[in-house]
Amino acid sequence: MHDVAAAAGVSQATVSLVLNSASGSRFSEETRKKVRDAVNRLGYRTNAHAKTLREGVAGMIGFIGDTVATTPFAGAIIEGAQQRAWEDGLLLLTVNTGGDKELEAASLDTMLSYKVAGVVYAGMYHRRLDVPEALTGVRSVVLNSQDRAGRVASVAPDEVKGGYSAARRLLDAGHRRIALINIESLESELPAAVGRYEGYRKALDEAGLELDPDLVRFGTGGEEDGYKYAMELMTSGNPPTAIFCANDRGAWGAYQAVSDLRLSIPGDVSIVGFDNQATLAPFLRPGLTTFELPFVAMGRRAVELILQDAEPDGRVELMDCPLIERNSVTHPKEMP
Amino acid sequence: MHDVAAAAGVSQATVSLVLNSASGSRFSEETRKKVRDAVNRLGYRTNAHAKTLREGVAGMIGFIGDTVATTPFAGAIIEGAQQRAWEDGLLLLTVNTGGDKELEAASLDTMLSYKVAGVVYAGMYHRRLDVPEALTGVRSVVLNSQDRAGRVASVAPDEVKGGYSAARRLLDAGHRRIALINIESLESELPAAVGRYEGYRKALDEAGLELDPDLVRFGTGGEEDGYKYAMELMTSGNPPTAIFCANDRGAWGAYQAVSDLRLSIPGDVSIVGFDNQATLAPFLRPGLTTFELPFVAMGRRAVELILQDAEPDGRVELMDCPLIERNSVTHPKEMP
DNA sequence: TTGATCCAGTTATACGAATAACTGACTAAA
DNA sequence: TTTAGTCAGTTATTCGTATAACTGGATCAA
Repeated sequence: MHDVAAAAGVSQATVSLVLNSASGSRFSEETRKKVRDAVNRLGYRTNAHAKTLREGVAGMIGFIGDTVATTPFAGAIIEGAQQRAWEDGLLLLTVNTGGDKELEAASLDTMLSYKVAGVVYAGMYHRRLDVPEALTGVRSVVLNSQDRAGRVASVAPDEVKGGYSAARRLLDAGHRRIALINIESLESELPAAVGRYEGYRKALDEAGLELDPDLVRFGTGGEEDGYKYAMELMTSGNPPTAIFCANDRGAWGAYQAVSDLRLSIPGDVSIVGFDNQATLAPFLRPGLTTFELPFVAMGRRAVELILQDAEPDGRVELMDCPLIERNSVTHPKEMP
Repeated sequence: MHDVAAAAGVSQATVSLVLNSASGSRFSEETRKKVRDAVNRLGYRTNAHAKTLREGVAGMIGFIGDTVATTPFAGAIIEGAQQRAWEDGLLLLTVNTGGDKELEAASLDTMLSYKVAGVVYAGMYHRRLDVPEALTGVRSVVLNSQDRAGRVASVAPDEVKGGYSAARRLLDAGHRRIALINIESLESELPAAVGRYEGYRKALDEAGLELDPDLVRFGTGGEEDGYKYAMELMTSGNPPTAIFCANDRGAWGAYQAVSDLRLSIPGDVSIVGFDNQATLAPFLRPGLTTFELPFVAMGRRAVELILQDAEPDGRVELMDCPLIERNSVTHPKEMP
């Protein structure tokens, strides 16, 4: 900047003031042109560190994830966060800890030494987690999870509404016997499992249907369980006309079971998934109707909470999982 | 740091020298203890910007990708880069441009204003690309792609060797009629397609086998083509005993075709894939024997080239794709 | 004519750390 | 006793930017 000032024949302060044009038309057009020309001629680029040193806060946001980057379907969460940050000219300083608490603490420390404007603390799957202590005093947001202590603002998918909408989609198509192949036993308190189940029950209840325990199964979330339970359900005396699989991998297993039974989807049984797994759901035959986890939107929202003026409180913000309509749902056979 | 110095009753310079302990045992143990105590008491954390301002280079590496973060199987590339960077205490400043050249230029500019130690320029798939001009003068490495101009060092998968190893794996199992379902027509100059094909031919040639053009098909890389070509191949008068699918998605299609034909894998036909797509290959029945793109290793290596003392030259460094053995390969039926 | 106000800049300083160069006290060799 | 050398720190300066406070001249209202 000194060089620019020298080249333009003005003082360093003038260059700074012209470039940041804060003081409106304080300088003559002539002077401003001289400065701009010198800047271009020298290819001057401001030193962000000097600026930060002066201003106290960097144009960067820290992003800490356990394994977000390697979780196939969650990379989008970084994408969303970065997009939103860039809209305000900020960059993302990212770290994947892989769950290593020591690395987490150390890298967080380094981030703070870089005076990041805030920290996004992302979980690879929706759960209740404990936020590292070092985050107190720093503006931060928990992403795709919830702060167990309820102190830090959190952004997570609305699992209940997702489960509700899934069941609702099938009810609206005319189904009355709707099975659920859930992700995991409810004892785990996995919000995805608990929430989607709750939404499913709510939708059935609203439709005046009794919950049939025979139609609800709990697996591990793997496709083997999807296969096993779909097989059981479809070979039982009173099979369902539709299955809501609480994750796409389970749905894949269900597809295989239905195929092995020489039945067709959606002719013999409608299937709704959850997750909209990009490498799976669109490629199944028929394409799987499912719900998308709003990774991009959540990433955006988390950064937005950091950028906003007001200090965010410990609220949990739940975001809608949009329905991705494909071809695995139709009316049940009995329906006219 | 001034506060620490005041609390410890020494000068700021002393604090700095003690903390960086560069000058060995220059200070008495007593003084050093005073300083350490004050640091702990005040929770002092160094200001990275002041340090960078003084030293000229930040402890950060820029990572620019077109869509790496959203490409499901390539998130690992960031993971690898970040791991290696952290081993030297550096953080990654990441940006996904989504192919937007304007965003790319602007964010690169911001990165440079942060005095990054170097820039990793990653492509989402292996291709020849043009490096942005702004990178000249900055230490940089092209990752998962190659600099068309050959000026910037590049790290990419060894496609030829990969194709060779795949064909070799089948030859070693005793196969002599080995089909290839390639990713794309060769006109595209896609290194993955060209290279894997070349390796395939080389292996056949070494084994003294003539290349049968009927056994080589070129598709789009989608599973529909895998299905279509596998169906054609297996229903022809002289079907292959093994198929090398140059990508896992194609292999998936082939699986479906084989299943529809009431044939079994690997009993009736062995299949080898490529990519080791995490959400697919392990979950197929039987598990798909395939080759892994060394994303983590490549990410690590790219950062290593940036960190090493010597300025990297424009060489292309090709990295091995390891064989992931599962259950889709066995001896051909004719073999004893 | 005088004081107030505006104009178009400049000067001086702070941000926080690293380090070259210095200091004053003590020790050891000649 | 002088001189050189070590020890344990301190002083002063640098990095690049933003901005508060200032300056000297012109304009304007009373």
